[in-house]
Amino acid sequence: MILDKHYNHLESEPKWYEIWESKGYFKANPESGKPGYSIVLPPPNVTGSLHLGHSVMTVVQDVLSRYKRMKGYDVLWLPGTDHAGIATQMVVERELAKEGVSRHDLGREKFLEKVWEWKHKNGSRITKQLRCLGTSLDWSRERFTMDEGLSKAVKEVFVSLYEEKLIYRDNYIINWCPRCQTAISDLEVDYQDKPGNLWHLLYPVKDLDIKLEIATTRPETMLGDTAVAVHPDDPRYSHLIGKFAMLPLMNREIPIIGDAELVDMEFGTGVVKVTPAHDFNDFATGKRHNLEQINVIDETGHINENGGKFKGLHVLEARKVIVEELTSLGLISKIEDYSHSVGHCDRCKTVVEPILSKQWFVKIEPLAKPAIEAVETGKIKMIPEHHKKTYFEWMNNIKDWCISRQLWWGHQIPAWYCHDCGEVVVSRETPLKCTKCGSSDLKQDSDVLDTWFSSGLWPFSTMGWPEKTPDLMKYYPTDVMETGFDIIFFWVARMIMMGIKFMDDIPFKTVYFHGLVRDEKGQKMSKTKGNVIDPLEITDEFSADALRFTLAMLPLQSRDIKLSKDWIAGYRNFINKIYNATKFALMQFDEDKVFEFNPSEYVEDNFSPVDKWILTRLEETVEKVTSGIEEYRLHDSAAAIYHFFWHEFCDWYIELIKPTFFGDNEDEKSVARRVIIKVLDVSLKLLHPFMPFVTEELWQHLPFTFDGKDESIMITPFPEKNAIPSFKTDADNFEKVLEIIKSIRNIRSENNIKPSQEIKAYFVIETSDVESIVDERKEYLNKLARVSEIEFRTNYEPDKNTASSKVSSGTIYIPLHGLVDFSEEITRLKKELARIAVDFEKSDNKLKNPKFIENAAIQAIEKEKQKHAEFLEKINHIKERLDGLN
RNA sequence: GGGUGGUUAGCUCAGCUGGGAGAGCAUCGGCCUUACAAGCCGAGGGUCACAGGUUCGAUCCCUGUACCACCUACCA
Repeated sequence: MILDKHYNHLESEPKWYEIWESKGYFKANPESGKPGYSIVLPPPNVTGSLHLGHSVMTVVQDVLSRYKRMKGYDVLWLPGTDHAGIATQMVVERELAKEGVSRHDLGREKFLEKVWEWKHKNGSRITKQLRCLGTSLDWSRERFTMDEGLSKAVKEVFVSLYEEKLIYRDNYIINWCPRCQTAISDLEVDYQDKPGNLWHLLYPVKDLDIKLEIATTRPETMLGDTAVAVHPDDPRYSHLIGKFAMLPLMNREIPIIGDAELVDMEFGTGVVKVTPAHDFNDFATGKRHNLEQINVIDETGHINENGGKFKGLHVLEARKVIVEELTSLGLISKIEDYSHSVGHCDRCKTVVEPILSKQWFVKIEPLAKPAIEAVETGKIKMIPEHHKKTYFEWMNNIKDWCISRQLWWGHQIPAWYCHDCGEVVVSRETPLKCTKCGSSDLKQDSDVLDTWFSSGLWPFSTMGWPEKTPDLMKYYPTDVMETGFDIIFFWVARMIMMGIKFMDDIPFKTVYFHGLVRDEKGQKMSKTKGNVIDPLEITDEFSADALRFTLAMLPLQSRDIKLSKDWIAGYRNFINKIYNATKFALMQFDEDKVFEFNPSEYVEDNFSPVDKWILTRLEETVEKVTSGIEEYRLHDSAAAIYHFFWHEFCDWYIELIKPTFFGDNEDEKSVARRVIIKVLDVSLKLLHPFMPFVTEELWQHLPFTFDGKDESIMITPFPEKNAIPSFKTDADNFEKVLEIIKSIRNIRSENNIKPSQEIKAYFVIETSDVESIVDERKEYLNKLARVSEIEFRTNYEPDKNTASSKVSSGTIYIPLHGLVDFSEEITRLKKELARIAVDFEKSDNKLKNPKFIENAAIQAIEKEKQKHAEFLEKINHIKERLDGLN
């Protein structure tokens, strides 16, 4: 029964995880009859391994899950991983590149085999990490976005959206990554300011002897120009609208158009070249004016056959050559330095090329509308609430969603093209014949779907949709979606849209956003920076419980979470504290005897004042922890139990109860045993959602509990506050005694009274009832402040060797005669004085030094002056004390 | 350019609906007191970014300014 000297988390944590899992505690049971509570884990990328950012979400969700389970809910917390199209494909390609193999060498099928291999290898690493953290995930329901079931859901969604004409295929200008060889969505483009030039080109106007000066950052795109635009209200140019310009080098006539949307009169020269095939604004302008779209850049970033003699040049080479030719023709009037932002591929950092391409799109507006409403009406709550604004901002200006990706890894688009008649067949099953001409020469679209297309279905595709499974009926909508705010558009918005569309109901009732985890310097953790901390390192060194508690204690709702090992070490110490407090309690039980809980001994009349105080505080703590979790203020909950356990239970209760345990009154001891176990029992349960392992380990050692001994703490009921007796008045009175003890300790320390020295105190009270309150509890004063005697007075005349201290209920006086060895104290004070005098002199010299005053920063001088004053004050204080002693 | 959040102790941050300025870590002083030195006792430390306003009273509400961070747009 007595615990080992130290808590061994390396032994305890894996042991308990295995027991919990094998007993099936993590499993949801839709037939249990209990109310359901569900969370789906945001699926980490299979490629990656978990980092501390994942740990944050994991811990929050596990706290909620464990809490709700103890509160009597049938909890489903569903795990899974995401196939993460581009990211995974790139990782595997990189691996292959080490062997000198490209995916094209292997071919699609072989390459996909390689990716699956990779997935099997890495997926297990993630689940191992999750287990080490103690997550109570229902592994029997683990999913992967490319599972058969989920793939079926993806096809179903694609086909029905297509049938409703909410998915269409169109020629569109898209962001193209020449390296990844794929279209990427607006969200995947990373814009960075880069130094460049603004070239001023001259386009001759047809039939007139003038040239239009046009400023551009991308002269090479002129090959695809199909118009020149000016502002219709611009007096300089408006008369030219309707005329034509001659495109140099290509010798093409292009119209001069007036467009108020595209052209800003103030910028550049007020004349804009229009390249509908290679610029987003120009594309839109082209649509407005029915301009020709000439694609001059191919998929590898080189000029194509439409670029005439420049064909085959990379865009940057083309730029150089074109600028040279134009210069020699005298068609460049000016070259300015100009910094502008350039789009880069989010994944590989290659410069993105806007090009025309046939892509699949989701017509998003009809889906967005109800999704906006759901948040507006409060059907879906967002915490912190300000993220709603970001959400609305985006949703109200949403653009159609380009969902096709030119990758191999992902859900291949369920569309087939008929070789004979060109018909597009979109189907749930692989079609054998063309629905139009009956030809069997069909070829499936080689593109795959954007990863987020399948993740958007996650809350219901994982539960078996489109079948109406028992899981789906019971656990959808889920209760809370807990994720990072950085994927509010990528993921959260799309889940809401897809959920409402296909389930006819919101996917979750609450979205709880946590911040981003950064290192101690505030830098985002990334592999390239090398500041990524593997959670396993932490759990190994400090225990999963310490990491979990640290993360729970951090203000998760703030935008950034800065984390360092010192923090974690601090909470490791807390675990040690819990362990030792429990050890102390267990030492009060005779190892050979079996203790049965006898309710008759645990009754109000038997409680000592300190019992009543701690039970009252315990009850308040239950309330704080509960409301904190319910309101998603986990750090308040964690802080409440931390403060209670360490600074009330350990610092005061255990110290105050020691005389009882070490004394010989068996009745008192017996009650104290009940109380201390009660406090531990409840505290461990309150702590369990945060620190599952150590609480289980210790709880198993308790000699008895108050609602029967279950086989695991994780399936016991969470403490209810009304199950703990509360004595508010007694507790408040007791606080007065604690206050007196603190102030006497203060006096003792200030005056250097030896810890073992007993003292006498005089207490001038302000109201008469205080006397009995303190008098009844004076044994505690003796125990914790070494007060041998306390005398109550209505007034007291202190002399200069009497220390005093004001408390809320009166004033305490302690005569120091004979208590302090004055000569020793004088020596000590003199030593201290000498030390400070040195500091003072240094500071004084500094301030007297004219060079310092002249050259130092104002702040430094002010700081020095402040220090100077402080030293002086201290010196005076010590001198006063010395005067008093002499 | 548009938007959001932030600015409180040396550091990292709490402070919910206006009235006490707080925690952890760090620092300093004293303790090996039989659960714990990963500990115990005690102490110091802040014009709550700045300027106005509302109020009996503002860290908190309003207006403006500065700086920081992030999101979004993409300006030829």
